Amino acid sequence: MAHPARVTKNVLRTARKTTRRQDYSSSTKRALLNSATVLFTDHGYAGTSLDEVVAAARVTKGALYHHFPSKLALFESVFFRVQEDTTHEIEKAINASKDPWERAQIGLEKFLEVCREPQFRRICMQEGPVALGHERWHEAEKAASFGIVQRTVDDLLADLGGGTDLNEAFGAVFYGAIRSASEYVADAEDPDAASDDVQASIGTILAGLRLLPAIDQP
Amino acid sequence: MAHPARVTKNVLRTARKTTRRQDYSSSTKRALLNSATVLFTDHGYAGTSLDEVVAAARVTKGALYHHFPSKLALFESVFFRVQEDTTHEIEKAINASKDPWERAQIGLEKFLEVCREPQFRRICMQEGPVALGHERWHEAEKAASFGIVQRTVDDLLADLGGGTDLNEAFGAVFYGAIRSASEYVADAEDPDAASDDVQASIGTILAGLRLLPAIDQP
DNA sequence: AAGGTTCCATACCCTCGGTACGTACTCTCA
DNA sequence: TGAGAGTACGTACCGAGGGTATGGAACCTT
Repeated sequence: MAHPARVTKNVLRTARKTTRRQDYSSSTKRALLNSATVLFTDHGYAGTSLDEVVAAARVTKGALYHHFPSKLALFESVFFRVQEDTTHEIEKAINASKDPWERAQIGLEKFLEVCREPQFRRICMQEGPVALGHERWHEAEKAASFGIVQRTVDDLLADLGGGTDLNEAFGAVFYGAIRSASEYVADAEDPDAASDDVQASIGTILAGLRLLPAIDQP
Repeated sequence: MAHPARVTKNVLRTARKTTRRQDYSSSTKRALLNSATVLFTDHGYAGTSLDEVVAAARVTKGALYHHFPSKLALFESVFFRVQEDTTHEIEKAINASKDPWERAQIGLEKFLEVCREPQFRRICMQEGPVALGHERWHEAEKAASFGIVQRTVDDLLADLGGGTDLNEAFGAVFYGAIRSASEYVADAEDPDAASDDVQASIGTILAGLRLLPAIDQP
């Protein structure tokens, strides 16, 4: 058996901050994360074996368990990486506007868009809750997409002059609505049309809220 | 090792339709379903081993694999049993009224209530999608709670004079909203207060919709 | 250059889903 | 009524896969 070919690395380097050894190390770690991301996306958490992951990364289990203490820890790293990327993408799009209603619309559109990429959908939305457990998942989401939704909803309610009593409930409701809507769009035969329909539906709901005299008055 | 004690059975019987052998058989099958329900609820699908299930039911794997072809099939049986019970419960509560808006309110309240029972929540809402796969789970939900929500939403939209173009999108949105709201209620420190908040939120949304001149007009 | 540390490969263990097969019990039907 | 067939299990085992123990080679430090 020949030694497995190492991941090659560009030799050109100037003003190094890390050693070659560390470069190789982080390179194999990246390779593991990448292959794990692909396999978790395609076959889910329980459906992918670590043997497949290390084979795809062209290393062995020794390497994997050197970088990650467990399969769950590997999944967590993948999860947080995907989540962070997606969250930043949405946040960036939202910040293009200052009007809360426009921000909500932009955010919704962007959310529906990123959910059509299977990575975020499968790893963060579907496998995440079960693999990490609902507790940990919800905690992680509070700092990510759920946090964005909650802040957006807070702004909308503030603009309507409503109090803060129902903010959390409204946040949960709208987060679930958007999540489910994303699944609906991603599963649709014509996702573009489905996306338009969903935006129209939620737009209608928001339009109805704007017609109300005030929220939170008993 | 002594022979494991059999599940005792009431001897009093009149006008039998089944043999004693069949009675014992269905009894062990019930025992397996019951212990599986408890264990799946507590530890999830992947977290429970079949050894635990058969030990709790005081039988062996031979018995289990006589009644169920696989672990997944066992889970499916548990899933559909819990789902059916819950669906009937909600449906029954809804049929107490004829007014679509009142039906929606009753259904929501009942849905929030059953989701506070861990069985339905864990098995049907959390583990179901991952264990059965999103495809099969969604298909099963269409004939169950999702179907109820969709029909309720259809009635609401019809009452508002809206067309049917957005009905599916609205259905997905409201189903997700209710699902997420249920999690919010079940996880809350004060579930009763959280339930009230959620009902107020969704009630507000519905009130807003009723103020709109008409849905579905471009 | 000697020792320590990092990085990783190899070989192994254990749990667990699933299978093969044996067996005791029950139900016909002669 | 007893012999054969079928049912309802129990028992023993297999293989896949997550995790561990160990060794060694490359690298860094001093």
